[in-house]
Amino acid sequence: MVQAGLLPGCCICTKKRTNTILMADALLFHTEGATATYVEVILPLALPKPFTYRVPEALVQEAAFGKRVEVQFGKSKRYSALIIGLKSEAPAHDTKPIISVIDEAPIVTKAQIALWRWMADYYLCTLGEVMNAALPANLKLASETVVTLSPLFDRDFEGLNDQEYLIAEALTLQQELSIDDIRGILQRKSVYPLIRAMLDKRVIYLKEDLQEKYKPKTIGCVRLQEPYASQPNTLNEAFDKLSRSGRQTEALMAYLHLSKQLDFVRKQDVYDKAQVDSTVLRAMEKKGILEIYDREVSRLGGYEEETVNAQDLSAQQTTALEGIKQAFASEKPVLLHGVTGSGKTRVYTELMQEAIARGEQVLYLLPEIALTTQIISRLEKTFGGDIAIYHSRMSNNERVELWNSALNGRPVLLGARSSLFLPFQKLGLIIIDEEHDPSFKQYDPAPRYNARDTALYLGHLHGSRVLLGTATPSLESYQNAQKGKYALVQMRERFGGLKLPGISLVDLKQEQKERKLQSHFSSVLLSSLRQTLGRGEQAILFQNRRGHSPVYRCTTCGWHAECIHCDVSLTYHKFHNNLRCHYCGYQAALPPACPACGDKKLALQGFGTEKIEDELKVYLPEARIARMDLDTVKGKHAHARLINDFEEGRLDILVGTQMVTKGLDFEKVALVGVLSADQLLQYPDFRAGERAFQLMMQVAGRAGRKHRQGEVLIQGFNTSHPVLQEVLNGDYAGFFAREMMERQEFHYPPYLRLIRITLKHTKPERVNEAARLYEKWLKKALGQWVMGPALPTVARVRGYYLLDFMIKIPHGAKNLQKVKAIVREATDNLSLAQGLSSVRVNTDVDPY
DNA sequence: AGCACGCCGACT
DNA sequence: GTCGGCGTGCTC
Repeated sequence: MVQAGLLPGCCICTKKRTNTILMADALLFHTEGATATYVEVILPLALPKPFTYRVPEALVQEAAFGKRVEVQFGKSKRYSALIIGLKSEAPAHDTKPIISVIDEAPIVTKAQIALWRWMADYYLCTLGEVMNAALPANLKLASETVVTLSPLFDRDFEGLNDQEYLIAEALTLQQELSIDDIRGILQRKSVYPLIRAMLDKRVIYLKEDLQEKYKPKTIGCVRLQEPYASQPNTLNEAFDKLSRSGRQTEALMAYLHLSKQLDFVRKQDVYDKAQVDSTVLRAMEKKGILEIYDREVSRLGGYEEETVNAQDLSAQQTTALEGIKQAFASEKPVLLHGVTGSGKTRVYTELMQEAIARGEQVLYLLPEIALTTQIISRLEKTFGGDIAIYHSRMSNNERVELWNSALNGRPVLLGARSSLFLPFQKLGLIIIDEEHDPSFKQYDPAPRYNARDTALYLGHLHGSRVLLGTATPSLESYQNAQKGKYALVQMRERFGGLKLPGISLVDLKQEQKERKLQSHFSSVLLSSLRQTLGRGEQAILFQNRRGHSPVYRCTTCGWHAECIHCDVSLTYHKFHNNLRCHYCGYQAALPPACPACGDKKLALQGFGTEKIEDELKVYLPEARIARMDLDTVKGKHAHARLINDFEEGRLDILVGTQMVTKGLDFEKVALVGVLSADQLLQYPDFRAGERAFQLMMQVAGRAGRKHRQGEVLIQGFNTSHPVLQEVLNGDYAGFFAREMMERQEFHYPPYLRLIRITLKHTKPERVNEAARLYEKWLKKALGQWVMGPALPTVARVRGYYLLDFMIKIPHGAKNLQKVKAIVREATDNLSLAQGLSSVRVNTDVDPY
C-alpha cells in the first residue's frame, strides 16, 4: 500500500518537496552517466505523448523498464505510471521526480509495449488509451482526494456559511468524504471553490490516497508449532498436553491425518473432520501446539482437475492438421475453413498440446458470448490446470491474478479480444476462433482495434504460429488466403459423417396470400415445430432483435415514440411494460394517447424476441419456451443456467438473438428457424450481406449435430435475395465471388481500406461548422478519397449530434501513412480552432 | 482525462 | 454586485 499525506495547494508542503528534490539533484551530479536518471512513462490517461520524470538517487536501482512508479501529475493528483523507457540526458523542460517504485518486478514485457505502440499508431489513438484497455483495472492507480476535518479545527461552526456547515457537520459524523460525496451532499457540480475556502479557514484537510487495489485472497489455515512441526517424535507430548480435552485430541488427530494428504490444512477442513469450532483451535494455539495463519491462495482455481484424453483424430482432422503444420513451417498464418460440426476444436487442441510440449504459451481468442459455453468446459477438461480463462465476468482481483499467471508462463490463455493484452513470455501459437465475428472489433472507447488483426501483429512480434478458424470466413481473410498471404486449409465434412442440415426457405408473401401466416409464424414453421416437439426433440428460433416491438406508433397521425437523447425509435418491452432506448438505456412509460394528435389509436409495430416468445406460447401452449437475449442473461449465472436447462431437456424451444448462434452445441436440436431474413439483409451497411450470410450459416449449424440430419427454416418476404440462395446451398464460394464483385464495384473493403471519422457535439451548429472546416482540410490533401460529411444512420446518440466522414484509401502502405498524418493534423487543427475545441473527434480505422 | 483560469449571463 | 456556466490551455 502506498499512502502519503500531501496537501495539494499548500505551499509549505510543496516547498519541502522541492528542497528534497534539489538535494537529490546535487547528488546526481556525482554519479553522472552511471545509470538512467530519467524515465519515460505512460500515464493511464488519454494523453498524446509519454512523459519524462526524474529518478531520485535512492530509486535509481529499482527503476526499470516495465515497472510502475508513483508520480505526481498536475498540481496534486498522483497516478501509477508505467516505465517504458530509460534515459540519461535531461529533457529540455522541467521534470518532477518519481515518488516511489511500486513493483518489485516488471509487470509488462518489451513485446507488449511494442504492441501498444503499434496499436496507438495503427488505430490513431494514444498510448494511454491503449494502456487503459490493456492493464487490468487494479493495476492502474489514480489518487483520490479525501477530505477530513483539520486537526486545527476547533469545532467552532461560527463563521461558516450554510454549505460549509453542511460539510463540516457531515465530517464530524463520517470522518472522511470524497469529492463525489461532497458533490452529493451539496447537490451541485462545482465544489472546488468551496473546498478552497474551507481549506483557507483551516476547517478541513485534504490528502491524496493512492492505494494498491489488488488484494491477494487468503484463507485461514493451521499448522503445527515447533518443535512438533520439525520433530514428529515429539508429538506424543502434544497429545499428552491435550489429554484432558477429547475435542482437542480429535482436532489434532484430524489435523495430522489431513496434513498427510494436503500441502496445507485449512481451518475449515479441521472443523469439518473433527466436528470442532474455532474455540478449540484457538485453545490449542494458546497451548503452543497449533498455529493459525492466513495463507495467500489463488482465485483462479475451480477448473476441472480431471483431464480427459482427447478423442482420436478423424481422417479429415489428420489431413487438416498436416496441412496446417506444413503452412506453419513456411511461417504463414493459416485460415482453417471448416463447416460447423467438422471438429475444428479437436484440431486446435492437438496444435495446442504440441505447443505446450515445446514449452510455449498459447493464446486462444474467441468472441465474448461464446465464452460461457461448452467450448470452455471442453478445453478445461483437456488442459486442466494448464488453462486460464480471461472473461468479462471476472472480478478485478481475478484479472490481476490471471495477468500474473500469464507472466509466470501459464501455458494456455483463453479469452475474448482483450486477452491479447496479457503479458506473454513465449507465445508460440495464437488461435483466433470464429475469425469472422464482428465482436472482435472494439467500437467504443478507443482503442478501436480489431483483435483479429492485432493478434496477427502480436504473432509477428513473438514469431508465433497464427491460426484463424471459422465456418464462414470474413471476406478479408478469405481474400488473404486467395492471394497467398495466408495458407488455406479446408474441412468440408461434418465430424462422424453427419450430414449438413437441410435448409429451406419459406416465402412469407406466399403464406400471406394463402392466408396461412399466423402472426410471424408460417404454417410450415409451426408444423415443423410441432413435429419436432412431438419427437421429443428441441428447436432454436433466431430473431435478431430484442424486446417486444421496436416501434410504438400512432395510427392516426404517424407519430412514433422516440428517445429524447438519441435519434432512434423506442422499443416496447413487455416484461417491464415500458419503452426503452437500445442506444442509451433511456426508459419511458407508454403514453396512453398520442402526444401529437391526442388520438388513442396507438399500435405496436415490428417484433423482437420477447414478442416471439409470447406468441409462441399461444400457438404451442404445451411447449416449454425460454428466451435468450441481453435482457435474460444479465444475472451472473443466468446465461449458464439457460444453456444448462436447454441442454438437459428442461426446455423445448429457445428463442434468441445472435447469442444463440455462437458456440452452442446441443445434441437434441433438430430444428432451427430464422424468423425474418429480411431484417438481417436490410441493414444500411455494406457488410449487411456478409453478416447475414454468416449469422444464418452459424445458426443453421446448430441443427442436428449428433444423431440425425437437422432442419433449418428461413422465413422471409424477399426470398429471391442472392444471399438466401447461397445460404440455401451452403455455397460459400458463390457468396464470396458475388460479394467481392459488389465490393469492388462500390469501392469497399477488402479492395480498399476505410477510416471513419465521427465528429460529435451537443450543439448541431458546432458539429456542422467543425465538419465544414474538417472537410476542407481533408479534401485539400486527399481529394476524392474523402466521403462526407454525412449524417450517420443514427444521427444523435446520448445527446450528441454526429457527422461522419469516410476515407476510402487505395492499398499501399504509403497511402495509409499519408492519410493518417493528414487525419492527425486535421484533428489537431480542429482542437485549436476558435470555439470548436470541444467538438470530439472519433477515429475508427478499419471500421466494422 | 482532470483541473485551473478567465470570461460572460442571471440571480440573492 | 457574486455565483456558476462554459471555453481554453496545460500537465513531465
